[in-house]
Amino acid sequence: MKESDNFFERVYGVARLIPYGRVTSYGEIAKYLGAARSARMVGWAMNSSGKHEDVPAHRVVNRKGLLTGKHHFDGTNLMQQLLESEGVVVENNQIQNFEEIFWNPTKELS
DNA sequence: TGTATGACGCCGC
DNA sequence: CGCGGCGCCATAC
Repeated sequence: MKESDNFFERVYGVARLIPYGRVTSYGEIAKYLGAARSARMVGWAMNSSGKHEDVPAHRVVNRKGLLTGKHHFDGTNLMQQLLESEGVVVENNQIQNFEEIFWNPTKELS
């Protein structure tokens, strides 16, 4: 529709590259896209991920490992359910062993 | 065209 | 060490 969609699509592309049972942060994705200061835009792109079913937005959290976007999903703990379903330990909306399951696109994709 | 918002991140206190 | 406020980029109204 527009070139602007390319920005969103780019975010979806990286999000889709997130391995199973792994998570990443908006900032890392933004940084990978070259827009480290646009970490918020990454989250916004995720907001539109509703039309992109192949985008595992539930694997994307903030740099603290908190499921900040969980409130944006179905309005319930769907996001946490999906993460736990993948083997990710989540407690109190916070991912346990976050650094352990953290997936760095810039490093992994180099 | 301008203002306000936003699923974040970093600096400061 | 913990909590708060400001800043940045892009989209939507």
